[in-house]
Amino acid sequence: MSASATLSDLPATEAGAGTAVEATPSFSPLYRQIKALLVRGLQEGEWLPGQAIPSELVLAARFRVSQGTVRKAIDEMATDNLLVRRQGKGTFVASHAEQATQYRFLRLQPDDGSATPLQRRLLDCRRMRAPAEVARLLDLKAGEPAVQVRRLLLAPAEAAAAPRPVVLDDLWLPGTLFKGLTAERLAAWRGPLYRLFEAEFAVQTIGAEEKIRAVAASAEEAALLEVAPGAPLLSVERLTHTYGERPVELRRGLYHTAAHHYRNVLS
Amino acid sequence: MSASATLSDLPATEAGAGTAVEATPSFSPLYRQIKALLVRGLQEGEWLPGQAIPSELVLAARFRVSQGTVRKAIDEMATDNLLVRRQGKGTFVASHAEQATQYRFLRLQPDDGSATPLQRRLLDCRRMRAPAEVARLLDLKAGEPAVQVRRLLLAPAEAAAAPRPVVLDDLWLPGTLFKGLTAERLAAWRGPLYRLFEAEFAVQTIGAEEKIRAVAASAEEAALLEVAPGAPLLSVERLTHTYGERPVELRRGLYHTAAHHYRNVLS
DNA sequence: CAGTGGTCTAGACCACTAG
DNA sequence: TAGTGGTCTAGACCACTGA
Repeated sequence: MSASATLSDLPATEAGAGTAVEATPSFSPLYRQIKALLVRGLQEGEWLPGQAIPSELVLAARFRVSQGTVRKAIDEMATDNLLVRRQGKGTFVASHAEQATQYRFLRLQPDDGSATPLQRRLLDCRRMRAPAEVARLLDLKAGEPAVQVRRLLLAPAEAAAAPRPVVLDDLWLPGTLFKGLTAERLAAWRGPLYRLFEAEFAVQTIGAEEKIRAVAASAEEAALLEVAPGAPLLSVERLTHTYGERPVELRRGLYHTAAHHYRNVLS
Repeated sequence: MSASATLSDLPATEAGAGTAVEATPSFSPLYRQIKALLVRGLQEGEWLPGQAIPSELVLAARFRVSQGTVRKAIDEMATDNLLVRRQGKGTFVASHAEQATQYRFLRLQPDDGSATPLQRRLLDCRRMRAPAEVARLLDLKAGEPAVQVRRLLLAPAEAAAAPRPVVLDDLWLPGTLFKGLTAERLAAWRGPLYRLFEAEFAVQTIGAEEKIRAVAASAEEAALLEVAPGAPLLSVERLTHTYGERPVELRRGLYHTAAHHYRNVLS
């Protein structure tokens, strides 16, 4: 309903099979155009995470296509993790802010199968002008404002022992996207960071790309992670993006992999 | 045709929608059963990599279902990288033995975007009884025969310099699957290992799971990779499997990540 | 019960490939 | 031209959800 203004600008489509669609320079099938329109709706916040989008029949009527065509568009978006289908209930905008204990993109696992969640400890949060390298990766102009965050993730304590640090994260965020983000706000937040992004700043993280290396711990890093200086650490540089591949976060994690490993599935 | 004996044992299916299918304890839709039958055909070598499977209409007739149902089964197998569709030509069994320069599962990339392929150098190849840990992971009985291979991958030389080692791989293969594998045969082989597996031993690698760590180079490893002892290296333990999650290779790679990185895409 | 997504069918035309 | 996969439609029934 509120969408019709935006979404009804689909090229007129007569009934019949193999419908030719003009106005698109590079031909793409109807269901892909519908997918594109739906993605645009998500980008523009027409439907928010967790909310239901209109039913397949309603969308089919709106776009003047068959239910099967809408279905194929939604199918692709579901496999893209943009939508979630729930039989009998509807189709919902994927929210990556649910799985309470789950870290969204963290592939680190304990060597024993235990599933005890990691604790967070905020070390630093400050606004600054983005360094050249950071600005380049985040698609910012040189000197634009950025937020830098440093934090630790710790494995819960055994018995009376102190929790052991496992991950040291350094984050840079575009300052314009995260306007009201302060150390106090961060410290008060309980839950995954990406949930904060979505709930407070309407920044939805869709995917990421990581570059992984083995590095030797510097003196400072070693102290924070409680390892010997020069100890081997996993360096994970992550560029997180939202709809349309727009980068929204640069994160450099140092993982202590003595009792954990990074798990990856290839196909 | 040669398949009918194997594949025609699909439960009889009357025309009509929402066909109920018995004989399956946990209900699964028709297209999944057809997918399972097709996968079984692949496992049994009914159609070999690179060959075409029967057309959708032929399969639909054989299974007594509509073309659309077969199509959905094939669609899933295509996204699983088991089949490859080519419009106008047919549907083919995926062969992971093609991309000449491409290493099948190697996610390592040069930091500059250069695409120069790595050179291989075989260090060792011997038959032995599988160590307990290897046997466990490869699903072998203790003491069953195994093949162990050690090799280097090297970045091509700049100018007159010698090529620089980048990856040290240790592999264990089930001896029963790789009967005629000898050092001579390996040394003579030009091309990716996984292509050898497929061409000579009918072992098709479908997927893999990796556990990644940062480790310090031992004296021996350091010498082979031409780094200082104790230098940080990426340890990648890969368990490769064929159809039905059956493990066929255990590989432990040590990556020197000074000028390369492991790239991963998350979603 | 009505409404939703999930499966299945039957048949049409399009786009591509190859003889 | 015939055969293949690719797209689209229209309509049926099933399985699940919640009032």
